[in-house]
Amino acid sequence: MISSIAELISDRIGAMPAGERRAAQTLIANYPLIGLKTVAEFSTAAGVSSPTILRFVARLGFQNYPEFQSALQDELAAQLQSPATRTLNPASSGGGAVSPMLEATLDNMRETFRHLSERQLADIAATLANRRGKTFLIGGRFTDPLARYMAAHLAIVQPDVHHLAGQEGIWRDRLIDMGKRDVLVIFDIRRYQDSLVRFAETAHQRGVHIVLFTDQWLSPIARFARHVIAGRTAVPSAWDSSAALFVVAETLIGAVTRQLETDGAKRIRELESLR
Amino acid sequence: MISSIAELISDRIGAMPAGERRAAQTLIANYPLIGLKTVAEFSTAAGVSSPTILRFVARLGFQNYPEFQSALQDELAAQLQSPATRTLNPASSGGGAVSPMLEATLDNMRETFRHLSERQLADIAATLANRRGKTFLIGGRFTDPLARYMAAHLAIVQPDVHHLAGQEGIWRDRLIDMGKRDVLVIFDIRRYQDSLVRFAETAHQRGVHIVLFTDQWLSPIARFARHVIAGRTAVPSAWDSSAALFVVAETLIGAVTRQLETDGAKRIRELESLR
DNA sequence: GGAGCGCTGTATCGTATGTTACGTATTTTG
DNA sequence: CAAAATACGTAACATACGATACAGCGCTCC
Repeated sequence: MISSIAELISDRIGAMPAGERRAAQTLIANYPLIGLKTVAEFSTAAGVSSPTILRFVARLGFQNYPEFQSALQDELAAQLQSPATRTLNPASSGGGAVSPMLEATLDNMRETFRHLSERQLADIAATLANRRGKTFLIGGRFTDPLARYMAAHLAIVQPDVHHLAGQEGIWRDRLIDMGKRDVLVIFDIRRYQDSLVRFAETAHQRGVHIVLFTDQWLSPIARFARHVIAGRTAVPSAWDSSAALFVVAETLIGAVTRQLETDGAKRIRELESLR
Repeated sequence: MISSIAELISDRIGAMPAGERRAAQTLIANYPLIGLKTVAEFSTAAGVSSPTILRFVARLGFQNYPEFQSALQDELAAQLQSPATRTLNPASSGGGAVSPMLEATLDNMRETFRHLSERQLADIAATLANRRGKTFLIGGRFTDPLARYMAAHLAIVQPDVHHLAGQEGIWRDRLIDMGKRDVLVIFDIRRYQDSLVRFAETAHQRGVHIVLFTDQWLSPIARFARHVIAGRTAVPSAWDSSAALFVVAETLIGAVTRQLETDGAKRIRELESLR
């Protein structure tokens, strides 16, 4: 059963020509407000012509544009009157595999943050924002993208941020650059990688400050780490989810940026002017 | 300070003549939808004449009726886009900068999936699971790690998955390998990168099936994309959040894996034995 | 390679909508 | 109580909006 226009659209979007699909996509992206504006505004927002918009609403089964707008307004009215339905059933029909996946991910995040005090996060952020040493980031097979993501942001607000990539031999050699004032951020979830464990151990012996992102079962690297972030990873899927760790990483990125605000802002402006 | 039109009205309703007051009351009662309808509808609903409605909006300080409607729409847009402000619960320990960040992220995910039907996701998963062609993934400055993350997983359950890395020239040359049966997954959020747009355009001209991960303002690449995933990115931070897109990516990875279950499982076993 | 079909944009048209002028009703004030 | 001012609605007007006809273009299928 189709209750909302959004569902109606996603139901038929597959059978639409390119232009009308663009209209559908921009409507979904700015749902439903763009549909309450005039045809001209809608069309320019979608990058198509007005007739395409009209053909689009005609394909949805509406006689004319005003009728379509009335439907949107009625829907909005219902939504505004009962805010409960907003947070309720995000994926409507339920049955499929989407909703449980999303629900599990949201739960993971809440759980992850529940076990993570603000104090901890602030400490880690302060460590990362410490400008006296260098920052290195590295990840495992599936988590290396998280290390890259964090490195890409941190490198903008402060100097001396390095992502360790490539073959094991390459980053092992970088150990020579690491000392007591440096920070090493490691991402490692099951199945834990021996190469990373060995790497962490040597770094630890050199006095490097290790920040570990891992799962709730804790990578063996936790023994060497000064800070451990244990994220929930279980989802109804063949794979583990790194989403919770991703959000923690983003939170830390934000916190570090805020701490370095003055210096960071200057750097950002400088970088902007370099482009 | 007056932030909403509703406040503005209740502020001046005392100084209004009877007819305009009726207009004000019916607008408050059906706020704000009646104000988005035509003057005629508004007037009959309020039991007054059209000019009274116009005088009413003029008294509120608007030059004309459309301007008044635009203001209402902007207000609505702000309300819809940040459900956080609606459900604001002071109970959440407040203070630190962690909680709002998490809350915003969770909202972003719910909103993102609310605009994403199972049908769409299933379509995209089917596209990605289609074994007849190759799969290419690429991302922008901050989103490339997402492309890597997805590529790392997809490459395990099926052959011919390539992440496009390095300098622009390098992946431009890979265009020669792309054809009608191939899929190109692009991650592009603000600020959109010209190089990616150009790349997408040429790929589109070659008939490549493009799947776009972008933010709610839609990268210009949306024009060339067969499938568009618009994720919410706004968080109380100096940076945009890619977390919602990350979760969508994980969901798709799971869905593709499920579709390729039989073949995929065989591949996974083979890969395990290779380690 | 050619013919047919479907999609899309340009230009034009009719109309519904917001706007304004004006006359009447109602209230207010001296 | 009278006179003026304010408020309100009717009706005519102009604009801008949605609708439509048509031509160009690309794509698919013989």
